Amino acid sequence: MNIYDVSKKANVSIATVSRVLNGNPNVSDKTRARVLEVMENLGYTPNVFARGLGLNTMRTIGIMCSDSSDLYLANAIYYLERDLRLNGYDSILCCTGYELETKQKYFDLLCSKRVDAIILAGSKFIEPRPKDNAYIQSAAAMIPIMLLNGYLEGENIYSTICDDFAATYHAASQLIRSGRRKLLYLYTSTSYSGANKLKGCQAALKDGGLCLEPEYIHQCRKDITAAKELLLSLREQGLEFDSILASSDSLAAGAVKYAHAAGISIPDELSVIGYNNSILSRCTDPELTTIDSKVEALCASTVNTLMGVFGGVNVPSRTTIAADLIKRATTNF
Amino acid sequence: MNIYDVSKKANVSIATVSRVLNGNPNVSDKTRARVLEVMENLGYTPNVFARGLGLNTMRTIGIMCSDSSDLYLANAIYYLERDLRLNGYDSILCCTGYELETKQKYFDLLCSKRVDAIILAGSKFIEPRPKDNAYIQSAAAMIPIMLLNGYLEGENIYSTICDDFAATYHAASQLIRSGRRKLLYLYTSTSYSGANKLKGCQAALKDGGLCLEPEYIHQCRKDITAAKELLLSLREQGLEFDSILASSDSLAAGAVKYAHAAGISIPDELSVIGYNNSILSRCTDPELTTIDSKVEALCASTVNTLMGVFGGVNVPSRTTIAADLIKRATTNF
DNA sequence: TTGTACGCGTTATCAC
DNA sequence: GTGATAACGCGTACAA
Repeated sequence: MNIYDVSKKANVSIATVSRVLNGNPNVSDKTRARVLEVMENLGYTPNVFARGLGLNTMRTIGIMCSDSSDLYLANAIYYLERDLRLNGYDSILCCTGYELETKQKYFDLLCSKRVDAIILAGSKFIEPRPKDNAYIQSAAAMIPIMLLNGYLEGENIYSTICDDFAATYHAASQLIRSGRRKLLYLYTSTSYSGANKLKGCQAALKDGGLCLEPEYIHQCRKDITAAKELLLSLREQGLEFDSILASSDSLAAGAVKYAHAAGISIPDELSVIGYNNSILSRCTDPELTTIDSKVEALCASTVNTLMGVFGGVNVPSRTTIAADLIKRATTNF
Repeated sequence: MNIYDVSKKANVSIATVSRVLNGNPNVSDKTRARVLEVMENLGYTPNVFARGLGLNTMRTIGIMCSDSSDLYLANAIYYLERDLRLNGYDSILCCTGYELETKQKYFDLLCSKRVDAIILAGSKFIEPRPKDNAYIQSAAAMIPIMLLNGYLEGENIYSTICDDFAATYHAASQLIRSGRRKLLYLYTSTSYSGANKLKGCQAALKDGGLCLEPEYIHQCRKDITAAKELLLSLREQGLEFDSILASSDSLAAGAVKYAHAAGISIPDELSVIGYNNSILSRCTDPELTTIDSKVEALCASTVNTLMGVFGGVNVPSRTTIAADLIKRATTNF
């Protein structure tokens, strides 16, 4: 069943069938109706492979992420897929894990599949050493590369990022304003995004006349129990803190558990602020005050920019979106 | 850059290049080496569209789910994508929402994209009225349809399901054995999976000489706060219960919050069991005893079965996987 | 408004 | 072991 079968049954040429198929106006209403009817009767569906071969595109975008079951990325993927589909594009998902070698391998694989663009979702794709990002930059010569919450300089590379610096700056400032003096900063990742979060926190303390001493900055696996254990051991070591700013809701949830285990009252004795406004922030008791990193807006902007690129519009290579502080019950403001 | 360019540079025909490309043994080592070298030099990559046109496949599987950001489905998608890729297949993701019309539309869309199979992830795709599932059955004439946690009779349709009946039967039995007498059942969905969960619970009570009265069965939105509110109102209405079996961790997390709000101690005065062993079960305080529905195994089995179908192996049309009861801190056993 | 003919880059079937 | 050539099904100049 192909375009020839339709053309025969409808007594027209395949060119006319093709025109009807692609909404070309240069077809008489009568002919169009006849062709459409034949298509309907035959249950004809154009072959996407043949079309892809001719047009050299299958309207498909590759979405790469380290782990699609991660709460943040799962949301990102949902919004990206939805917005891409709204624009008539399919999404090929590709979960890479965290190893550079695997990421490169899958990136090349996706390129060889002739996707129309690649979206790198999450801040885990940009390596500290520039040469480790070269593969991305060279691929950008062929197709647009979109970074969701990551930044990389380069022609045909577009970044949409949450203003993590401003977000943690604001959150930490609020903590200080509410009377907190001994802030503990908890983080997992040292990515571009992770670094900005820390900087924002440091800047806020500095502007508040305080200082974020190294012993108040701790890296921790993105795991509730790990965070809880870490805090318990810090407390045991005699470290005193009255507020915790965490780089993810997981860590913040661990902080709430820590407080519970140690008999510390939240928010009276301890304030906690999470990051991402994920489901976890509604799961703890009390519920987490958290920074909403605006995934949906981030994804919408990414897809918008991409469509702009496809359409030849002059789009910005870098878009920043402001976060929101969602006030719930782990802070006294 | 195509197969002709390579053939010219290597002084062979395109047929030979194609043979090298596809690992056909009927090529002399010398020729093979020469062709491979030319490919390397030219940086040649075969065109997947042309290959797709010839073979009528692009080794791509459509994965449909109602909402990829749902905790359970996000995990399922992760495992499915991983296992499919291990077998050399790409995954096209398609989130449909919950409307039948949209599901049908996207299903047809995916079919028209000539995917090699469609995996329906989650129990939300099978409708109560048989005629509403006809579109799935008719598509099965073309490509295999895989149901992950759903069941539908039909040629070329394969189901992999968690034994929800046995799971809730066992969980409820344990509650009874631990001395609970007034069990409250909380659920969200009336899907195939949802119905089995309820039945298992009912059967356990019956076999324990008890009965699950209608006022002890409540439907609730899959939302922590909604569950908490519902339970508070039930309590206010005078309903007495000493244990809660929930069809999801969300509802169970709501139950924990309810207990906290009402000053009820868990597990002394109230036992709670969730479902799915999701991140939520580790987020509450105390942590949830929950049923592990074995998503990873479910996904592995689904992909295995599918590969069997592709390979012409005689595979079962229905595979059932046993769940596990993960004992944590919301039960006294 | 409609039709013809060719190109897209493979794979597969022959013949040698 | 290798080569010539016909599919595969569509889009699209160009001609009519």
